[in-house]
Order: sequence, then structure tokens, then C-alpha cells
Amino acid sequence: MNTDRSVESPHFPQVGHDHARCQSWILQRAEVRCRQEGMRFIPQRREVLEILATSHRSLGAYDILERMQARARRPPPAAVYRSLEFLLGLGLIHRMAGRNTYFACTRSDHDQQIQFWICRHCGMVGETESPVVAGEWQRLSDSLGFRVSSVNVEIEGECITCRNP
Amino acid sequence: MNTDRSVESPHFPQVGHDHARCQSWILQRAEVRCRQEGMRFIPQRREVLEILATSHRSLGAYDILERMQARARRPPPAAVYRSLEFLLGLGLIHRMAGRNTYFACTRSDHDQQIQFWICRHCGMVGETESPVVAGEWQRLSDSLGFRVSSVNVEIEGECITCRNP
DNA sequence: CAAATATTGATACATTATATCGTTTCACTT
DNA sequence: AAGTGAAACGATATAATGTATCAATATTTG
Repeated sequence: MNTDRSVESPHFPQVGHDHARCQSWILQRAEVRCRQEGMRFIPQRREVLEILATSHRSLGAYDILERMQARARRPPPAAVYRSLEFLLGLGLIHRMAGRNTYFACTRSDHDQQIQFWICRHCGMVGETESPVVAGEWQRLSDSLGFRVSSVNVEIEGECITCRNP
Repeated sequence: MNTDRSVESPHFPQVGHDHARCQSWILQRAEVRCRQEGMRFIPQRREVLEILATSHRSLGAYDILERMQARARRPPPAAVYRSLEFLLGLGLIHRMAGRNTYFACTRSDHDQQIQFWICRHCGMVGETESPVVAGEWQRLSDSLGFRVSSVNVEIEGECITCRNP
């Protein structure tokens, strides 16, 4: 497995990057993580992840269904949602709540303190991880007496590529 | 109009707080802001906001429809969505993307750098505003070359009241 | 192999949100 | 007060997203 994490160094996916490398990295990591967790990385789940990994854009469940239809035959919606739920559980994909879409995670570690940067123009999604922000959530939750279960940060705007055409 | 902002000082709504005061504050502010913007705070919009302001919990569009039905007559869904869109536009309510719900804003100022704290147990929603986090989004967006349009932060967990029953 | 477990396909349905369009209401002008 | 244009509404239909159920099939385990 490729472990050099080069996939994540440009925080926002660049135009000319070697995407084949991202794809194989995402899929190989999925295999490893499934094995670790004693879960089964069966074809339908793999296909959903493959489809998400074809780009750094997020896709809706029904977009995925259409691409599965184009590849082989269209499963019922519930099948896709089951695979998505599985992949979400392993942290291999994320859900963009603001758009009802899903996309393949490109980070190797999971501190739950990820932020998503979504370009409104091209649809690309980048991920960052900020210790400063994590510390601030800690401070705020302490002061509120709030026990945090999950944090979701979605930042929308225009990416550097779309700003400089 | 009540301008002492006491409504927002306990960042997470407390059990015994004077909610009648919150309600009237929310509605009065809506009137003021509509007048300022030259918009019309007509009955249907007012009713939607009133319903949201009855608690610090967020409600789904169809929850609001049911409560309107209980009050008078049930409008079509689009009517509620129109009012919600209007209120969102004026920043009088927020949308919880993770839950497809809406709730009445309880803050007097709008720096777009609000965080939502949602209790999974009682459904209460609190709001905070952190300059540290705002600064970090600035730093990160600069380093990514990303032009930010909107930031949505939803933190789920358990509030202090539900932790100490 | 048999039993237990996990996954699938098929069907139906639930929930959330939007499109369209003719009518009504409102604010403003005369 | 009546006319006028813009805004809002009601009614209807439908789109988009997501779940529930359950029998049938595949996979793992004993």
C-alpha cells in the first residue's frame, strides 16, 4: 500500500494531480481497513466507493445509482444507501449534509476534526484538519458543559482553480 | 425593543429561562429588520416564525405545517418553504442541514461565524460565535486560495441539562 | 454438510422540497 | 376611490432523498 500520504498534501485537489494514484490509494486503504475491522469489502460496496473515488467531487445517492446503471444493472436505492452507510461507518467516505451528497475521504487519519471546503463552481471538495479549531471546540464545549459527539464543518465558496481561470 | 441581548448571554438555553422574553425579542427583531429591509412581515411569515420561536428546538418544515394546521388551516408545503426561505434570507432563522430542520436565531448580530450546538437528547440548539475559529477559517482559506461564501458548523452532542438530570 | 449470519433484491412507502400557474392581495399612483 | 403592477398565495402535481419490510440468496462458521 502507498503510505506516503501524497494524496493529502495538496489540501485542495489540484487540476493536474495524479488522480489514478488517489483512486488506488482510496481503494487499497478501504481493503486494509475492512480487513482490520473484520468487515467484508464486497463488490457492491467496492463499486460505490470506486464511483465516488473517480473524482474529488461529491455525488448524490441517485447519481451513484445512475453510474451503477451505466456500469452493470441498477440496484434499488436501498442497496446504495446500505453501502454508503457501511462506508460512512468505516470513515471511508463523508456525507455533505448541506447538499445531500457523499464523497470519498482522502485523508489517512481521522481525528474527527475535519473541515470540508466545497467549491460551488466545480464541486471539488477539499479537507483540512485544524488543531486550533479542535482546541476551540474543546474550550467552548467545556464552557457550555456540552459533551460533543460529532462535529460537521462545511465551508462553501470558490476554489483557487476556479478563481484563476 | 428589548436591546439588552440577555436572550443570548446563556449560550445554551437554560431550563428555567424566561422564554416569553425570547419569543417577543425574536418577533420584535423580525419586525424591525423587515422594516429596515423594506420587506413585508406578513401573517404567514410571522406565523412560521412564531412557531419556531415557541422553543429553542429546531423543527422540520412538516412539523411547522402540522402546527399551522392546529392553529388555523394547513397551507400547502410550498407556502411554508416560501416563508422559511424569506426568514432565512433575513437571517432570522437558520437551517440545520444535518437534520433538515429550522430554528429561530437568538443572536442579535450576524458575523456569519456562528456555530450550532445541537443536543441529541432534548433537541435544544445553542449558538456560539468564536473569533478564534473565524480567524482560523481566514488563515486556512488564505492558504488554500479559497474564497469563502458560507460556513456551516453543526456540533451534536449532549447539553449540560441532559447530562445532569 | 448444516446451521447461523450477513447480504441482496423487490416492493412499497415515507420524508423533504420544488415547479407551475391562475388568482388574490397589497402598496402605490393618480 | 379606482387603476395598476408587483408580490404573495392556493392548489395541484411532482421531484428528490431516504427507509421499512421481508422473502430469497450468499457467506461464514461449527
